[in-house]
Amino acid sequence: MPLPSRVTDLTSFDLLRSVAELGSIGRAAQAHGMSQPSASERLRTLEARVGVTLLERTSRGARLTTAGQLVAGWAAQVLERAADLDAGITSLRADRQSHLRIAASLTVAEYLLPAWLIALRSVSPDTATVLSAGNSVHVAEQVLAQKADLGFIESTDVPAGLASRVVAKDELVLVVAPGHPWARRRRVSAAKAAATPLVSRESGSGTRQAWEHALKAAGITESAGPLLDMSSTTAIKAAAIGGIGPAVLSIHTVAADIAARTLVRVEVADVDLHRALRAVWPSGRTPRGPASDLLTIATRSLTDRADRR
Amino acid sequence: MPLPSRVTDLTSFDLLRSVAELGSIGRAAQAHGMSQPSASERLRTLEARVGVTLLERTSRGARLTTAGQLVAGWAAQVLERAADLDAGITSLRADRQSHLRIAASLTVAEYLLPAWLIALRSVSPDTATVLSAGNSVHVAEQVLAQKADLGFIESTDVPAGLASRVVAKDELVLVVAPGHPWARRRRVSAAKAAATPLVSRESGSGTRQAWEHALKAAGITESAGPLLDMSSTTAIKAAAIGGIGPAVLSIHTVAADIAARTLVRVEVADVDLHRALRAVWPSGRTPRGPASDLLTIATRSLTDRADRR
DNA sequence: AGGTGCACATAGGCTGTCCCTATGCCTCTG
DNA sequence: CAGAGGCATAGGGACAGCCTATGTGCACCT
Repeated sequence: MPLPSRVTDLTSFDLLRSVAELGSIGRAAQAHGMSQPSASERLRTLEARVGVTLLERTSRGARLTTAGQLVAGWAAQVLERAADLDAGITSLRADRQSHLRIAASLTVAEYLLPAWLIALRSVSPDTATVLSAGNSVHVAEQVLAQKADLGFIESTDVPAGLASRVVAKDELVLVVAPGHPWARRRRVSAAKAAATPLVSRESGSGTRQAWEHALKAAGITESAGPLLDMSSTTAIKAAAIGGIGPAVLSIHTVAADIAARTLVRVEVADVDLHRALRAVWPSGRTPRGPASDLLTIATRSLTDRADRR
Repeated sequence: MPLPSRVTDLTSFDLLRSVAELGSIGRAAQAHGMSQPSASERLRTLEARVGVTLLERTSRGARLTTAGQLVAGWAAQVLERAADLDAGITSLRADRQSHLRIAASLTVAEYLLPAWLIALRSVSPDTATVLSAGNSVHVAEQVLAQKADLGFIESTDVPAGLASRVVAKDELVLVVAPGHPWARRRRVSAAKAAATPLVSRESGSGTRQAWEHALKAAGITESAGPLLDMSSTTAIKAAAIGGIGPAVLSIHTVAADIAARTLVRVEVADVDLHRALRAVWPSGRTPRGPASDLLTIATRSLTDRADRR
């Protein structure tokens, strides 16, 4: 289901934020490199789309109304995430030669790296980074071949030749749509979970390996093949929400859906689905320079209990 | 500082998400009500902006590349928040008569309500809601005058005539820019904090009242006037980050900035800055219908430890 | 009281983006 | 080998958004 067109253009909301900050439409326009009339009109059409007066215009500037404060606050959340997205995209471009090469598993790259990159930028603004994402085997290869300065993996055991440090905790959860039979029981046996085909990422992905590994540790040797192989976390979530079948995903991915009850978490009895996310580097070759900075930032996020939301 | 234009148009990212979900550009186009060539071109220009191939196009559909999965994942975060924003905006429009009238303080409306509204929509899709935001006095008035079916306040004491239930915890924090003298010490006495002019919301706001109330409880009777009155949380944050001066804000507001070290949290010795956020309704008139549903949803968010991010 | 400056609004004209229809090319399948 | 499904390309048209120039209202100062 597509996003309503009312919120697809972030420019106007960004402009509103600038007005809140600078106290006048003209100065906000200047900050965005546009003319004052353009900004004025944009804000006017934004108000029309929202259907409520957002600004109190006076001859000495502009202030937000109560509704304007709310919209600006909600928009700020979107804009923060958009800044993460932008930081991520920047790290994907491998055009210039960069000072810091990172290899990371998908879970780490998706949920933790953007914030780290933004923090890194405030420490050393001139560090250009390149990100190479793949499964844990890929990451290990890149780091060992010195094609990456620092790696991040989600596998339970550290590949030979690599030193590591835990930088975050993760937990896999089994989720189903609210209408699914398991949703009422909220608990299922390991054997039953293993025997049921799941919607999952393609084999070789860290999440899928961790799931199979955890089942094996619980004494389950045989498990059903996947119900459906999807190409991304997003697609898996959509399939699970649509009721195609149960899915196993990182808690990070589905926390919002569990809170909103679009997905229901089902406990898997006697299976430990916790796992550590680790930074890795070649043994005996301690990271230095930007890689060391990033490692510090990543480690810090584990100790800080100021969970970013 | 304006957001890079690379990420201001969410339509293309939403389209990418649909491709991941549906497995083909054509079907994604259909889901968005646009022609297949338009979608194809949008995705092509998106790839150009990102600078990396996102899709593997075959004659049997399209799949995301690894980079595409990452971008889709990051974009999903933005889109989730955009959905919150849209839900909030919808609740501000008072055009149609609605079944559920809510009055809420700014903190609650900004950080908790959108998610609740989305959850409510999945319970009873036809409930139209209207939100009226203001300080706790305003909320109490609205609820007592039966102009609102349910209210949410952030004040420590419940106004007379209202019954209440705690639905969330909040905590105020004192933050400064990293370059501020207090940033190194990370702790400051209550007297010193009170004697220093702060960047703050205008008087009458719940946050400012709570701060003054907490200082009084700690035995501080005299406090400095504000350094600067700003019109919105966003503006206060920007001023604090810019080094204008210390600010006191809800932990929700600044968690991301503390994690990214753009702001530094400073403990205030011997002052308790915790507070409860409460739902309120007229005594003896227990909420029913949609109001009861919303109350259930809001209460649930306190017990669930699946913190939405 | 009048003038001046500042900030936002309005008008008119232009550019560019985006979307649609029609069509072509490729590949897999029966 | 023919057909169907899926993506790419081409061309034309509509609309949104921006800029410059100018108008309007309010506050403050003399």
